[in-house]
Amino acid sequence: MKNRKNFQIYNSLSGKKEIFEPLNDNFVGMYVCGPTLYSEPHMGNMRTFINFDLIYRYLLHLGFKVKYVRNITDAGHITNSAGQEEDSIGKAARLEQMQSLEIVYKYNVKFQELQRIYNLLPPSIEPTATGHIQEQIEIIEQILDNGYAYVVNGSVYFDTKKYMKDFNYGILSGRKVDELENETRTLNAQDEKRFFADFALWKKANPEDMQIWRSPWGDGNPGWHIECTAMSTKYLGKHFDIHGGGMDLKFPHHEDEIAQSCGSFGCNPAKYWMHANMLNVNGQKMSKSFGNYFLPKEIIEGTTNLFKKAYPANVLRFFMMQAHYRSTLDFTETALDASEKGFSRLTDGLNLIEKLNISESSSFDVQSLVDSFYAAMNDDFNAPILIANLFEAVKQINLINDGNVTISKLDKDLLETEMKGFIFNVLGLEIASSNNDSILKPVMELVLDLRQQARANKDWTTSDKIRDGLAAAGIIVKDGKEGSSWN
RNA sequence: GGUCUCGUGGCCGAGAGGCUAGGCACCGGUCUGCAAAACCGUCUACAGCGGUUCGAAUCCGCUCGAGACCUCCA
Repeated sequence: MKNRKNFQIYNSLSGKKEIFEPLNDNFVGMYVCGPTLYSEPHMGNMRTFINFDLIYRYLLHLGFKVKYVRNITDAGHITNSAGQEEDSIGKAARLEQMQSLEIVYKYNVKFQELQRIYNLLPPSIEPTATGHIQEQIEIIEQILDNGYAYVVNGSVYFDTKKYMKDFNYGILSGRKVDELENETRTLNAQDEKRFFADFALWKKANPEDMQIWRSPWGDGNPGWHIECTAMSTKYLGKHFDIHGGGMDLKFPHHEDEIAQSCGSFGCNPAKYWMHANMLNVNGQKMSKSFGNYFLPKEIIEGTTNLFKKAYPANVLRFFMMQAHYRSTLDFTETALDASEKGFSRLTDGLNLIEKLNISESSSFDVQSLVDSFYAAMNDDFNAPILIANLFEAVKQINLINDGNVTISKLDKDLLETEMKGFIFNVLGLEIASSNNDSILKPVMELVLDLRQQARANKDWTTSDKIRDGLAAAGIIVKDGKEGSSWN
């Protein structure tokens, strides 16, 4: 597997890039925290899933057998720092006058549709929290047995102080608990917890709760963090390769997952922890609470007033791939326009490669160009560098086309295969073949034929009238050496 | 208030002690009836001020600015 040479992943646990060595030979187990479906995921949410889709795709491209688990949160009692319980799904359900699972189903249908539109590969499995209540209870029991949790009034809390005697709480986020106490802004209503840093594993039911489950501690709901521990363990085992999620989940969610796994099985669930960075709008994180968000569908339909026009999903994907997954990315109209043009340059180059003239030998080093594709992605999935290298390939293709550079048959085949592999399979960009509208196509052929006749007769008035008329209808005619094309 | 991250050319973004990505825009050219498109070429930036070094955008310090987390969050 020469292409896996020096394949490195940035591990949030160590804060360094590490050579990637799977636990089991050629197999990779990857768990990514999915969405809470109380509303439609926004573009920022999608960025994380698109980034992990890139990671999944590249692992597959390198020949790994990957089991990719991404959960759907459809249950869970959440307690904020003020001690107030919030059930966002239940809240949405009451607002929309639906059952909780109806809400989740409704938004899951939309989420699945978005995944298709944005060309995300389906994970191996998308388990739901509500489908794994029993597993969650069993892990809580195990944590209780090990002495790292306690029961109060029908609720179960993780005993952080006890845990800290044996393990390092804060190993991932770098937080020190004694500092945390001072940092926490509000400390009221900590009634049931023994210690402010303790978190709920199981919450006693409230009368207004829409979803309630039975447990050894009475009717209630699982805590937010325990579902991921239960589902990752069930499908990937107690210790697996990669655990991913958005940067904002690092603390407390991922930190608490580690505590739960250590507290029940004695080991950190994942060897590599990966965190994708946020999508920004005007320098600020896109989020529901800031209200600066837009929906992934709005932008491809052009119905958000943030942008003048619609952008295809491909362009958005390409735009996001031009930034590294660990960097924040600013969403602006000019940046999107730049990506759209750049993307069409890339696709034009790719379409041109098939028509290239073959020479006896190549006048440039095709193999090292191809190697640079792998080198980029092997360096912690550096898609921006990959794209830069693909543009270098496009430049060579254009030079070949102009007759300034030569390529051999063998090299042409290599370059074509690898470019297609990286653009389609790794970056997940689908290149829509234009001119495929079944009704429009023959009409356009006729119109362009008439215009060509006019041009041949130097009847510029007619030919320009056709061109301007089509332009008004949104169809751009391009006059090339080998006839005219349109889109 | 605490912890952390980041400030790169007109814009978006990589890089991370010497080899100074890439895209878009601009400008020049080729092509073209004209235009558009396409293609080729040009364009040397790293917040400020100090320091370390033969050499710093990259390391250290300070200042200014932005953001994230500490609450649900992708």
